[in-house]
Amino acid sequence: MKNYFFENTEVIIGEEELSKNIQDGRKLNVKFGVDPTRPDLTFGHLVVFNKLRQFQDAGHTAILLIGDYTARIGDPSGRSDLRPELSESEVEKNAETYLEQAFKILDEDKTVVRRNSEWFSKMDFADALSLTRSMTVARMLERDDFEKRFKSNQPISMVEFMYPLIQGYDSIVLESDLEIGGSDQLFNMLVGRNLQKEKGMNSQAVMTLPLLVGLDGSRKMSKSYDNYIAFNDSPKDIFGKTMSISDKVMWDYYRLLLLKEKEEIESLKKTHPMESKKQLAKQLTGLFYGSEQAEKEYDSFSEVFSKGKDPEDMPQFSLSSLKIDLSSLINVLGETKLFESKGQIRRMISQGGVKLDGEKVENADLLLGPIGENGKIIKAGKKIFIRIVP
RNA sequence: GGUAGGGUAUCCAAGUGGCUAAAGGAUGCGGACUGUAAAUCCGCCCGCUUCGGCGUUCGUCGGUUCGAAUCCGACCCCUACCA
Repeated sequence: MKNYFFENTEVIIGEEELSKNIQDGRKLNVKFGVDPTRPDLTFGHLVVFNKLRQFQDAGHTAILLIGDYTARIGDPSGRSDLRPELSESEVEKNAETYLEQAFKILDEDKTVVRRNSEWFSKMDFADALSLTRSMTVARMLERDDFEKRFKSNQPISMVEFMYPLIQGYDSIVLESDLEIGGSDQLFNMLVGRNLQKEKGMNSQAVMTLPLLVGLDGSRKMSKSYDNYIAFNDSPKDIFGKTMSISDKVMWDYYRLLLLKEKEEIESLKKTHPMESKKQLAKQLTGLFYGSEQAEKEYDSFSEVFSKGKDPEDMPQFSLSSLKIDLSSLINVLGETKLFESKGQIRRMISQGGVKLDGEKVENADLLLGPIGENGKIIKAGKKIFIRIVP
């Protein structure tokens, strides 16, 4: 019998025992750890949350572990440098917004939230040292990114070596039966499995889920690559960003984010790719903002980008409230803070990327003269629309 | 602790006294073509600017020099080998 828990997964360690447990109707502790180092969850996380939700819906216990204690160490996975240390309050703030976002997908009533400061803040140095006993340097170097960094003479800090152990220790405390995570977490999760075994506990199964490809179409979706869609993005952004993904990765989004079956995807492939993508964008927007809002974004997108009309709502700036001496275009745009620098604005203008009420602007110092009731609409590049009112 | 190599812009990386705001990639941005896709082509890519310029940058601080990313000194950090 095909087990839908195993759909969309990459690697499953301890699969046999896991299926048996599931079939026997045992209630499992399913652990997923997040690192509140940054305030936003991305659609990369959504892949894992979806899986967690599946387990929840089947009656298992979802344990959402907030790595508040470890957030300040920084997970080295796939990174070549250390993260800056965060303050306690920053971490806690991130954790709060994390939960708020996570419950857009997870069933709050069926989720156990734990923080690893609960146990690590009570641990003393001797305990920590004894934890390190169970790991060897050679085994640690098996981990792919450590090995790469080691071989290419990149620094690896000791504290990074601790990370997998810490994460593994969480699994002991939580008595987790299954840990799920992105495929870059495989090593860390396996350490947890081994630590449990050493303690004489049932060792957790480990399930990795594919990493979602980001908006650039090549690297994994991540805040640090700035190629992400966040849970907290506006409906417009979720829709727009989804539309900017390449055709090739669209099907992964369907499969991993919307959990579409193969057959359905195959049939979608027969329709025009842009229409399929609009549907994808609509459903993803709907997931977070409801179908009505999604419908609105769909229509708005079609109007603005397919038919070239101006969007209905856009950021609005009042000329009189901006702190500028001279109402030249460059000053006004600079004051909106939507651009990196005035140099960038000048560049855009000189390259013909800025339009005022539909007319290409040639001169950055153009005065925006008296503005009527309806205001003036400025379009910069493909995506930025601004309304200027008196 | 010793010896050797290294630290350059968002990232990778060239540059060993003036022609250097600093080659070349990559990412990103704008334009053309499109479907805000991909591919391709063109342009831009430290900040400010009254477009004349001005200011800041090559690990940090100090020095030599008319002039320093480049030379000297001290310090900080990374890597390798030895201990």
